[in-house]
Amino acid sequence: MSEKLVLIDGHSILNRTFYGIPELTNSEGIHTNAVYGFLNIMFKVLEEEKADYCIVAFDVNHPTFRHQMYAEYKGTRKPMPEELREQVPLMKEVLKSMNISIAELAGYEADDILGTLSKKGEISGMDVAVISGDRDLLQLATGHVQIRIPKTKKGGTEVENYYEDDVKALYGVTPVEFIDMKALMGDTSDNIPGVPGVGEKTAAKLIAQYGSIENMYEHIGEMKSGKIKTSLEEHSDSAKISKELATINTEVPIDINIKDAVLKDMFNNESFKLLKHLELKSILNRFDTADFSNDVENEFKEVKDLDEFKNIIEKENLSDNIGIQIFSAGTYIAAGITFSEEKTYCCIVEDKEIINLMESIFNKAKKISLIDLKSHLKLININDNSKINDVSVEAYLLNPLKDNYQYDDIARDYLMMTVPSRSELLGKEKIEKAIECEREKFIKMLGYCSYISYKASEELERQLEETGMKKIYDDIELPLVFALDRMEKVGVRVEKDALKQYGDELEIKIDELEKKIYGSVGEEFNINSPKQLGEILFVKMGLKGGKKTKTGYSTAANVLEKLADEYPVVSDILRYRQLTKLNSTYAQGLSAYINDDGRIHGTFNQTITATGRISSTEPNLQNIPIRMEIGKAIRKVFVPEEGCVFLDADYSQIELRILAHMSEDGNLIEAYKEAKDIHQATASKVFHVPLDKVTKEQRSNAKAVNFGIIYGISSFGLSQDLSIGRKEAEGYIKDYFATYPKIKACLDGFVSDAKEKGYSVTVFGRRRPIPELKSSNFMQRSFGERIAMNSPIQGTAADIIKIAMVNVDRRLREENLKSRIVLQVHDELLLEVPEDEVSKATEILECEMANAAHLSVPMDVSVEKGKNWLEAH
DNA sequence: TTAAGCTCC
DNA sequence: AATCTGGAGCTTAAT
Repeated sequence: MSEKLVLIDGHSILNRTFYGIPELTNSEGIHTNAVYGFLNIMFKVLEEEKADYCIVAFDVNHPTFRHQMYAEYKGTRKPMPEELREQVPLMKEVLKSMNISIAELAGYEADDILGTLSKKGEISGMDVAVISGDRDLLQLATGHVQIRIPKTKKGGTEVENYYEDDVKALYGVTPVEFIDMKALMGDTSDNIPGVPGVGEKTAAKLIAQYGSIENMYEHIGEMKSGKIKTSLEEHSDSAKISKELATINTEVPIDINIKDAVLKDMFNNESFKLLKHLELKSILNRFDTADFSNDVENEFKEVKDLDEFKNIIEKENLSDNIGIQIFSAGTYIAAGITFSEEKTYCCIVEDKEIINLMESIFNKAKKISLIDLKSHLKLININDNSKINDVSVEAYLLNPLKDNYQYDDIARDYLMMTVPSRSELLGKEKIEKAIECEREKFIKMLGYCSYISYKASEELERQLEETGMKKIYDDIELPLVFALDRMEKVGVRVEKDALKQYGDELEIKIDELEKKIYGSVGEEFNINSPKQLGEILFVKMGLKGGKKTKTGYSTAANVLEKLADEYPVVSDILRYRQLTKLNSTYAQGLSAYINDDGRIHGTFNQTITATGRISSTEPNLQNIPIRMEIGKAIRKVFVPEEGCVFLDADYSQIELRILAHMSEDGNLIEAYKEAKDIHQATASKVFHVPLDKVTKEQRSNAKAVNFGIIYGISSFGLSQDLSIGRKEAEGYIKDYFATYPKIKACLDGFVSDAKEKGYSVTVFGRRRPIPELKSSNFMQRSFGERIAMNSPIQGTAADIIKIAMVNVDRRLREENLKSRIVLQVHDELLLEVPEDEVSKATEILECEMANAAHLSVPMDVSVEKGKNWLEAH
């Protein structure tokens, strides 16, 4: 059997896949969709062809040389979008790492190189497959050269294949004649002028008849007169130039020996690392991961005996940085500890004594680096201290956009190291099972945790210094880990029986509504299915309110609300939705989280949000209903311990106050200093009416504008929000900025600063990268601009409440109070307070919250007391 | 796993 | 010429 050579048109395939595959980036924001698509096509073809050799050809510059004159002349060539441009060198890097040959030569197009190489290959007796998205290459087809054109369709790629005979069958001309045919037709995308009036049909007919352009012109006298003949005569120069442009040069002086392009060792350590960095997971599946991804030479020593572990530790010097990791699973406790580059020890025991040992290390060591301090605080009992590097939290500060801060992520991002991830080592196995069945791999994982923490902490600290965020870490984030841990441990009391009763009442109402809706509609269906509901409402019942989503009709509340007045069943459906939501998410959902102690111990996540806010999960205690009457009743089941009350403290319009501060807008600052109703004051200025003449509607409109400003709203968004015309909304915004000119300047400044730096910054120096600002896509870029306007404000608010939490928590403990923070809801703190501590705790809340930062406007704090959360808020 | 929907600040 | 409010988490249906 002949050897097989696969030639790939690099730019053409990248271009195809770039437009065929939705945006894809790694967590650093590097675009990877075209590279991803290219690799998938390449692997598919190499497998199908059982290829022996592979060469990828690139143009040295793009757009292409051969057509450059025309491109410049006509100026029709669109520039390559940045998102694609950056993938070209990346693609080459990936190919190089896989030992795949790249062919490029200044002054020649990829087409020409492909033509030259396919001819060479055929002459030396190979079968050749040329992969391109470009039909021009059909001229290269022969009996041994197959042109393959991949099409990205949903459900994978399909490939059109052309040998010489296939070209004849499709176009009725030979591949060589195909050049002439194309020259006559012209091709605007390739800037081949062609002959006006000649399309595919005419060109095919003419070339089938005459064989070539030259022969056709020799016999043009015999042609019967008509439009075509006239045009051919008038544009003979163009036809000849077109042929030159359309002809692929198969004599490029490129110095490549095809035999050197033999496929070998594609799946190696280097390519693994690169693809892992690009986070192309499905491509990584082609690698046998056990063999790669290991940059660490040293081994982690397992110490079987706890006493021996103790002995080793005692001999070590604790006056330097050490790495630590502790896991607890079932009856096992596993600890890893790193003292130096060479010394990492792991110990798995069922003896709680190891906890005491680890606690003593925390007390003695000069500096401790670990991953996820808060999870460690669940296992060991140590006092707040400032000598801990929680590398996850540090990495979060340095780039809050990532979704993981595990050891392998840290190793990759801060040490340029590739280590096997937890899932690569243990798959989905639970730790307990892994300890029993995959002990060696578990030890490895444990060792990496402590080793990587140890090794990365210096670089993380250095970068925190460099970016000016060291203070945020030391003064806010690190102390906050301890405060959040205490909140989670304290939990919040929820009355299980009352919650159950609430749920039962909901279910009765839901059943009634369900029957009523089925009655109105005339059939039973799943009301919770937007698809079925859309069909029923907009097809069966013929309600107006057209298509919205790709999948069908939108049945979102804002759509249905417009129809609710006209169709009673629609308002029943909205009500049904509301009640089922309350039942499933809150009544049923929360009840599952109530612990034996009668309390919910949720999780407060510190490394999730892009802006610096904390988030709440399992369950989410930051989205308990409050707006709707029926919903807010759920807050009655959140109650304090016997003998205690709730104190609920919240900031008033903190984000707007931050904007006043950051913009230094005199009008807004003055309004706040005089403790005015800010929405009323805004309405008065924007609508040019005296303060006491502001109507309710004007105030509420002004309120919507105030909120909109913070979110980077557009006139369209505001018009939707207020159900007014676009022009009108535009007028509001214009008037607003005229009233507060410095706010406009401030927001514009946020955007231009972020564009320049690539990130936005809060008052305290917290950063949030905004890669969207660089996008060539208008929508993406606009999104980036809105983020740039909002992030400094939202982020500063997050900084402030975090500072308040740390300080409130510290004072409660320092002053030996039993009061504790139980919840945080972004601008609100809920405290459980013994009756006799109410006045003291109130004072602490007011003081620490109001003084968490010193802005040019006061930070109003209101503290309320109640026997349940509803009453206290 | 994703889309659609809803809850909060 | 387009576009069209920032930040989260959970449940359900459907693939």
